[in-house]
Amino acid sequence: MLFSTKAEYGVRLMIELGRQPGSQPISLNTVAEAERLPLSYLEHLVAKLRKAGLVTSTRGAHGGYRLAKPAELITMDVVVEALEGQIAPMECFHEIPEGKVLCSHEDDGDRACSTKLLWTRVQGGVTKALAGTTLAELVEFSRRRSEAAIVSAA
Amino acid sequence: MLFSTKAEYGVRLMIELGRQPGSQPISLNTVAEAERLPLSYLEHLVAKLRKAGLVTSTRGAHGGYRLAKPAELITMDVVVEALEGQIAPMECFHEIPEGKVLCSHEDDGDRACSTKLLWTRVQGGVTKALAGTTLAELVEFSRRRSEAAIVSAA
DNA sequence: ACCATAGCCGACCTCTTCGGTAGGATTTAG
DNA sequence: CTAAATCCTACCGAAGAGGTCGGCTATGGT
Repeated sequence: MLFSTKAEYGVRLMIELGRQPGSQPISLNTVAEAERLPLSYLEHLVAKLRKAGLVTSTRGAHGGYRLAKPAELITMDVVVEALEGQIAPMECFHEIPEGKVLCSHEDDGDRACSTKLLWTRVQGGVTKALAGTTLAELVEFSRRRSEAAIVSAA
Repeated sequence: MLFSTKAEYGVRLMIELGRQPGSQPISLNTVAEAERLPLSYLEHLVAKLRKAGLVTSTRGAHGGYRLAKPAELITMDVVVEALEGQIAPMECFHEIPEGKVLCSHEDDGDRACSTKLLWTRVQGGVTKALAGTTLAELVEFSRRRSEAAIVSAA
Protein backbone atom coordinates (compact mmCIF):
# COMPACT_ATOMS: atom_id res chain seq x y z
CA MET A 1 0.00 0.00 0.00
CA LEU A 2 1.29 3.41 -0.91
CA PHE A 3 -0.53 5.23 1.88
CA SER A 4 -1.87 4.25 5.27
CA THR A 5 -5.30 4.90 6.67
CA LYS A 6 -3.99 8.16 8.06
CA ALA A 7 -4.35 9.65 4.61
CA GLU A 8 -7.69 7.96 4.04
CA TYR A 9 -9.24 9.06 7.32
CA GLY A 10 -7.69 12.50 7.16
CA VAL A 11 -9.00 13.17 3.67
CA ARG A 12 -12.44 11.91 4.65
CA LEU A 13 -12.31 14.34 7.56
CA MET A 14 -11.40 17.22 5.29
CA ILE A 15 -14.20 16.33 2.89
CA GLU A 16 -16.66 16.23 5.75
CA LEU A 17 -15.59 19.72 6.78
CA GLY A 18 -15.89 20.85 3.17
CA ARG A 19 -19.45 19.52 2.91
CA GLN A 20 -20.55 21.83 5.69
CA PRO A 21 -21.98 24.97 4.15
CA GLY A 22 -22.09 27.39 7.11
CA SER A 23 -19.06 28.81 8.83
CA GLN A 24 -19.89 27.42 12.26
CA PRO A 25 -17.39 24.78 13.44
CA ILE A 26 -18.38 21.13 13.51
CA SER A 27 -17.16 18.84 16.24
CA LEU A 28 -14.93 15.84 15.73
CA ASN A 29 -17.60 13.69 17.30
CA THR A 30 -19.99 14.57 14.51
CA VAL A 31 -17.40 13.65 11.89
CA ALA A 32 -16.50 10.44 13.68
CA GLU A 33 -20.09 9.28 13.72
CA ALA A 34 -20.79 10.30 10.14
CA GLU A 35 -17.75 8.43 8.85
CA ARG A 36 -17.84 5.69 11.50
CA LEU A 37 -14.28 6.33 12.56
CA PRO A 38 -12.75 6.16 16.04
CA LEU A 39 -12.88 9.60 17.65
CA SER A 40 -9.66 9.39 19.61
CA TYR A 41 -7.73 8.38 16.53
CA LEU A 42 -9.17 11.28 14.56
CA GLU A 43 -7.88 13.61 17.24
CA HIS A 44 -4.32 12.68 16.30
CA LEU A 45 -4.96 13.22 12.64
CA VAL A 46 -6.71 16.54 12.98
CA ALA A 47 -3.81 17.76 15.08
CA LYS A 48 -1.52 17.29 12.10
CA LEU A 49 -3.93 19.13 9.85
CA ARG A 50 -4.11 21.98 12.32
CA LYS A 51 -0.34 22.24 12.61
CA ALA A 52 -0.17 22.37 8.82
CA GLY A 53 -2.58 25.29 8.84
CA LEU A 54 -5.30 23.46 6.94
CA VAL A 55 -8.00 23.64 9.60
CA THR A 56 -8.72 25.99 12.47
CA SER A 57 -10.21 25.01 15.79
CA THR A 58 -12.38 26.64 18.40
CA ARG A 59 -12.32 25.12 21.84
CA GLY A 60 -14.98 24.70 24.46
CA ALA A 61 -18.65 23.84 24.14
CA HIS A 62 -20.07 24.20 20.64
CA GLY A 63 -16.52 24.25 19.42
CA GLY A 64 -15.05 22.22 16.61
CA TYR A 65 -13.13 22.52 13.39
CA ARG A 66 -13.52 24.23 10.04
CA LEU A 67 -11.41 24.69 6.96
CA ALA A 68 -8.80 27.39 7.22
CA LYS A 69 -9.46 28.48 3.63
CA PRO A 70 -11.94 27.76 0.84
CA ALA A 71 -11.90 24.20 -0.48
CA GLU A 72 -11.02 25.40 -3.98
CA LEU A 73 -7.67 26.59 -2.70
CA ILE A 74 -6.75 23.39 -0.90
CA THR A 75 -4.81 20.92 -3.03
CA MET A 76 -4.48 17.35 -1.91
CA ASP A 77 -0.70 17.14 -2.02
CA VAL A 78 -0.58 19.48 0.97
CA VAL A 79 -3.23 17.50 2.81
CA VAL A 80 -1.65 14.11 2.25
CA GLU A 81 1.80 15.39 3.08
CA ALA A 82 0.52 16.84 6.35
CA LEU A 83 -0.91 13.46 7.26
CA GLU A 84 1.71 11.04 5.98
CA GLY A 85 4.87 13.11 6.12
CA GLN A 86 7.00 13.93 3.12
CA ILE A 87 5.95 12.11 0.00
CA ALA A 88 8.85 10.34 -1.62
CA PRO A 89 8.90 6.98 -3.37
CA MET A 90 11.98 5.91 -1.46
CA GLU A 91 13.84 6.52 1.76
CA CYS A 92 16.86 8.05 0.03
CA PHE A 93 14.77 10.54 -1.87
CA HIS A 94 14.64 14.04 -0.43
CA GLU A 95 12.80 16.95 -1.90
CA ILE A 96 14.56 20.25 -2.19
CA PRO A 97 12.58 23.48 -2.62
CA GLU A 98 13.19 24.06 -6.33
CA GLY A 99 11.37 20.97 -7.56
CA LYS A 100 14.59 19.03 -7.64
CA VAL A 101 15.28 15.77 -5.94
CA LEU A 102 18.35 14.57 -4.20
CA CYS A 103 19.33 11.01 -3.62
CA SER A 104 21.18 10.65 -0.36
CA HIS A 105 23.69 8.17 -1.71
CA GLU A 106 24.37 10.22 -4.78
CA ASP A 107 28.07 10.01 -4.04
CA ASP A 108 28.36 6.28 -3.57
CA GLY A 109 30.36 5.83 -6.71
CA ASP A 110 29.61 5.04 -10.31
CA ARG A 111 26.69 2.67 -10.10
CA ALA A 112 24.81 4.32 -7.28
CA CYS A 113 21.21 5.23 -7.86
CA SER A 114 20.65 3.83 -11.28
CA THR A 115 17.10 3.69 -9.99
CA LYS A 116 16.84 7.46 -9.78
CA LEU A 117 15.22 7.81 -13.18
CA LEU A 118 12.44 5.45 -12.16
CA TRP A 119 11.68 7.00 -8.78
CA THR A 120 11.72 10.47 -10.26
CA ARG A 121 9.01 9.47 -12.69
CA VAL A 122 6.94 7.83 -9.97
CA GLN A 123 7.32 10.85 -7.73
CA GLY A 124 6.18 13.04 -10.60
CA GLY A 125 3.14 10.91 -11.25
CA VAL A 126 2.01 10.96 -7.66
CA THR A 127 2.51 14.62 -6.96
CA LYS A 128 0.89 15.57 -10.23
CA ALA A 129 -2.19 13.52 -9.32
CA LEU A 130 -2.33 14.95 -5.80
CA ALA A 131 -1.58 18.56 -6.64
CA GLY A 132 -4.03 18.44 -9.53
CA THR A 133 -6.91 17.57 -7.25
CA THR A 134 -8.58 20.13 -5.02
CA LEU A 135 -10.64 19.46 -1.95
CA ALA A 136 -13.53 21.19 -3.69
CA GLU A 137 -13.52 18.51 -6.39
CA LEU A 138 -13.76 15.75 -3.83
CA VAL A 139 -16.54 17.49 -1.96
CA GLU A 140 -18.44 17.86 -5.20
CA PHE A 141 -17.79 14.21 -6.05
CA SER A 142 -19.09 13.08 -2.67
CA ARG A 143 -22.20 15.22 -3.03
CA ARG A 144 -23.04 13.59 -6.34
CA ARG A 145 -22.60 10.16 -4.82
CA SER A 146 -24.92 10.87 -1.92
CA GLU A 147 -27.55 12.35 -4.22
CA ALA A 148 -27.36 9.25 -6.38
CA ALA A 149 -27.82 7.11 -3.29
CA ILE A 150 -30.95 9.03 -2.33
CA VAL A 151 -32.38 8.74 -5.82
CA SER A 152 -31.72 5.02 -6.04
CA ALA A 153 -33.34 4.52 -2.64
CA ALA A 154 -36.52 6.30 -3.73
CA MET B 1 7.70 6.49 1.83
CA LEU B 2 5.73 4.94 -0.96
CA PHE B 3 8.00 1.93 -1.39
CA SER B 4 10.41 0.05 0.84
CA THR B 5 13.96 -0.94 0.07
CA LYS B 6 12.64 -4.19 -1.30
CA ALA B 7 11.75 -2.35 -4.48
CA GLU B 8 14.99 -0.37 -4.44
CA TYR B 9 17.26 -3.39 -3.96
CA GLY B 10 15.25 -5.57 -6.28
CA VAL B 11 15.35 -3.05 -9.11
CA ARG B 12 19.06 -2.55 -8.60
CA LEU B 13 19.44 -6.31 -8.87
CA MET B 14 17.48 -6.41 -12.09
CA ILE B 15 19.56 -3.59 -13.55
CA GLU B 16 22.72 -5.41 -12.63
CA LEU B 17 21.49 -8.48 -14.48
CA GLY B 18 20.58 -6.29 -17.42
CA ARG B 19 24.05 -4.78 -17.58
CA GLN B 20 25.55 -8.19 -18.19
CA PRO B 21 25.99 -8.67 -21.92
CA GLY B 22 26.59 -12.42 -22.20
CA SER B 23 24.02 -15.06 -21.48
CA GLN B 24 25.99 -16.79 -18.76
CA PRO B 25 24.38 -16.46 -15.34
CA ILE B 26 25.88 -14.18 -12.74
CA SER B 27 25.89 -15.11 -9.08
CA LEU B 28 24.07 -13.24 -6.36
CA ASN B 29 27.37 -12.77 -4.60
CA THR B 30 28.68 -10.77 -7.52
CA VAL B 31 25.61 -8.56 -7.47
CA ALA B 32 25.77 -8.14 -3.70
CA GLU B 33 29.36 -6.95 -3.84
CA ALA B 34 28.79 -4.65 -6.80
CA GLU B 35 25.83 -2.96 -5.14
CA ARG B 36 27.10 -3.35 -1.57
CA LEU B 37 23.94 -5.09 -0.45
CA PRO B 38 23.55 -7.95 2.04
CA LEU B 39 23.64 -11.26 0.18
CA SER B 40 21.21 -13.16 2.37
CA TYR B 41 18.62 -10.45 2.03
CA LEU B 42 18.98 -10.42 -1.72
CA GLU B 43 18.22 -14.12 -1.73
CA HIS B 44 14.72 -13.41 -0.45
CA LEU B 45 14.15 -10.71 -3.03
CA VAL B 46 15.40 -12.71 -5.98
CA ALA B 47 13.10 -15.54 -4.93
CA LYS B 48 10.13 -13.24 -5.51
CA LEU B 49 11.47 -12.23 -8.90
CA ARG B 50 11.94 -15.86 -9.84
CA LYS B 51 8.43 -16.80 -8.76
CA ALA B 52 7.14 -13.94 -10.89
CA GLY B 53 8.98 -15.38 -13.87
CA LEU B 54 11.27 -12.38 -14.30
CA VAL B 55 14.56 -14.18 -13.78
CA THR B 56 15.72 -17.73 -14.25
CA SER B 57 18.25 -19.53 -12.10
CA THR B 58 20.82 -22.24 -12.63
CA ARG B 59 22.01 -24.06 -9.54
CA GLY B 60 25.35 -25.48 -8.62
CA ALA B 61 28.85 -24.17 -9.21
CA HIS B 62 29.10 -21.38 -11.81
CA GLY B 63 25.38 -20.98 -11.44
CA GLY B 64 23.48 -17.78 -10.92
CA TYR B 65 20.68 -15.72 -12.35
CA ARG B 66 19.82 -14.08 -15.62
CA LEU B 67 16.84 -12.23 -17.04
CA ALA B 68 14.04 -14.46 -18.24
CA LYS B 69 13.47 -12.21 -21.26
CA PRO B 70 15.11 -9.23 -22.95
CA ALA B 71 15.22 -6.05 -20.87
CA GLU B 72 13.20 -4.15 -23.47
CA LEU B 73 10.22 -6.36 -22.73
CA ILE B 74 10.36 -5.96 -18.96
CA THR B 75 8.27 -3.09 -17.63
CA MET B 76 8.83 -1.85 -14.12
CA ASP B 77 5.27 -2.21 -12.91
CA VAL B 78 5.66 -5.97 -13.06
CA VAL B 79 9.00 -5.84 -11.28
CA VAL B 80 7.85 -3.58 -8.48
CA GLU B 81 4.64 -5.51 -8.01
CA ALA B 82 6.59 -8.76 -7.71
CA LEU B 83 8.71 -7.21 -4.98
CA GLU B 84 6.23 -5.13 -3.03
CA GLY B 85 2.98 -6.95 -3.65
CA GLN B 86 -0.03 -5.39 -5.32
CA ILE B 87 0.32 -1.70 -5.93
CA ALA B 88 -2.62 0.21 -4.57
CA PRO B 89 -2.70 3.59 -2.90
CA MET B 90 -4.89 2.32 -0.10
CA GLU B 91 -5.82 -0.85 1.75
CA CYS B 92 -9.39 -0.87 0.48
CA PHE B 93 -8.33 -0.58 -3.13
CA HIS B 94 -8.29 -3.79 -5.12
CA GLU B 95 -7.37 -4.13 -8.74
CA ILE B 96 -9.57 -6.18 -11.00
CA PRO B 97 -8.31 -7.45 -14.35
CA GLU B 98 -10.02 -4.97 -16.65
CA GLY B 99 -8.23 -1.87 -15.42
CA LYS B 100 -11.04 -1.14 -13.04
CA VAL B 101 -10.74 -0.62 -9.34
CA LEU B 102 -12.96 -1.70 -6.55
CA CYS B 103 -13.18 -0.16 -3.14
CA SER B 104 -13.96 -2.74 -0.53
CA HIS B 105 -16.38 -0.56 1.40
CA GLU B 106 -18.21 0.51 -1.69
CA ASP B 107 -21.45 -0.48 -0.05
CA ASP B 108 -21.09 1.37 3.23
CA GLY B 109 -23.82 3.80 2.41
CA ASP B 110 -23.99 7.20 0.81
CA ARG B 111 -20.83 8.86 1.97
CA ALA B 112 -18.49 5.92 1.68
CA CYS B 113 -15.38 6.33 -0.43
CA SER B 114 -15.65 9.94 -1.36
CA THR B 115 -11.90 9.54 -1.58
CA LYS B 116 -12.14 7.13 -4.48
CA LEU B 117 -11.66 9.82 -7.09
CA LEU B 118 -8.39 10.86 -5.51
CA TRP B 119 -6.91 7.39 -5.10
CA THR B 120 -7.88 6.44 -8.61
CA ARG B 121 -5.89 9.36 -9.94
CA VAL B 122 -2.89 8.53 -7.77
CA GLN B 123 -3.04 4.89 -8.79
CA GLY B 124 -3.12 5.96 -12.41
CA GLY B 125 -0.12 8.23 -11.99
CA VAL B 126 1.98 5.55 -10.38
CA THR B 127 1.18 2.69 -12.71
CA LYS B 128 1.61 4.93 -15.73
CA ALA B 129 5.08 5.90 -14.54
CA LEU B 130 6.03 2.32 -13.75
CA ALA B 131 4.53 0.67 -16.82
CA GLY B 132 6.03 3.38 -19.01
CA THR B 133 9.54 2.55 -17.93
CA THR B 134 11.37 -0.50 -19.20
CA LEU B 135 14.32 -2.20 -17.61
CA ALA B 136 16.29 -1.47 -20.76
CA GLU B 137 15.89 2.26 -20.14
CA LEU B 138 17.28 1.96 -16.64
CA VAL B 139 20.19 -0.16 -17.80
CA GLU B 140 20.99 2.45 -20.42
CA PHE B 141 20.68 5.21 -17.82
CA SER B 142 23.05 3.42 -15.46
CA ARG B 143 25.55 2.88 -18.25
CA ARG B 144 25.65 6.57 -19.05
CA ARG B 145 26.17 7.38 -15.39
CA SER B 146 29.12 5.03 -15.01
CA GLU B 147 30.71 6.33 -18.20
CA ALA B 148 30.38 9.87 -16.91
CA ALA B 149 32.04 8.80 -13.66
CA ILE B 150 34.98 7.35 -15.54
CA VAL B 151 35.39 10.50 -17.62
CA SER B 152 35.27 12.81 -14.61
CA ALA B 153 37.84 10.66 -12.82
CA ALA B 154 40.25 10.88 -15.76
C1' DA C 1 34.82 -39.47 -4.56
C1' DC C 2 34.88 -34.99 -2.73
C1' DC C 3 35.23 -30.33 -2.38
C1' DA C 4 33.94 -25.49 -3.32
C1' DT C 5 30.48 -22.92 -5.26
C1' DA C 6 26.21 -21.79 -5.89
C1' DG C 7 20.89 -21.64 -5.36
C1' DC C 8 17.10 -22.73 -2.11
C1' DC C 9 14.40 -22.64 2.15
C1' DG C 10 12.60 -21.68 6.70
C1' DA C 11 13.27 -19.97 11.30
C1' DC C 12 14.41 -16.27 13.93
C1' DC C 13 15.44 -11.47 15.61
C1' DT C 14 15.25 -6.40 16.41
C1' DC C 15 13.25 -2.11 15.43
C1' DT C 16 9.75 0.95 13.74
C1' DT C 17 5.24 2.07 12.28
C1' DC C 18 0.27 1.43 12.30
C1' DG C 19 -3.99 1.82 14.26
C1' DG C 20 -6.00 2.65 18.27
C1' DT C 21 -7.05 3.42 23.51
C1' DA C 22 -6.86 5.89 27.90
C1' DG C 23 -6.60 9.55 31.00
C1' DG C 24 -6.43 13.82 32.04
C1' DA C 25 -5.99 18.98 31.49
C1' DT C 26 -7.95 23.13 29.52
C1' DT C 27 -11.30 26.10 27.39
C1' DT C 28 -15.94 27.87 26.68
C1' DA C 29 -21.33 28.27 26.17
C1' DG C 30 -25.31 28.10 28.64
C1' DC D 1 -21.17 24.91 37.79
C1' DT D 2 -21.33 21.82 34.37
C1' DA D 3 -21.47 19.70 29.98
C1' DA D 4 -19.17 19.76 25.71
C1' DA D 5 -15.54 20.19 23.32
C1' DT D 6 -10.35 20.66 22.06
C1' DC D 7 -5.70 19.44 23.45
C1' DC D 8 -1.83 16.59 25.05
C1' DT D 9 0.92 12.64 26.52
C1' DA D 10 1.56 8.07 27.26
C1' DC D 11 0.83 3.54 26.25
C1' DC D 12 -0.14 -0.97 23.70
C1' DG D 13 -0.70 -5.07 20.51
C1' DA D 14 -0.01 -6.47 15.89
C1' DA D 15 2.32 -6.27 11.74
C1' DG D 16 5.92 -5.27 8.58
C1' DA D 17 10.77 -3.86 7.51
C1' DG D 18 15.27 -5.30 7.16
C1' DG D 19 17.94 -8.24 7.98
C1' DT D 20 20.78 -12.84 9.94
C1' DC D 21 21.62 -17.74 10.38
C1' DG D 22 21.85 -22.60 9.58
C1' DG D 23 21.20 -26.13 6.83
C1' DC D 24 19.82 -28.44 2.65
C1' DT D 25 20.42 -29.49 -2.45
C1' DA D 26 22.49 -29.22 -7.00
C1' DT D 27 26.61 -28.96 -9.98
C1' DG D 28 31.24 -28.29 -11.89
C1' DG D 29 36.28 -29.01 -11.33
C1' DT D 30 40.03 -31.88 -9.60
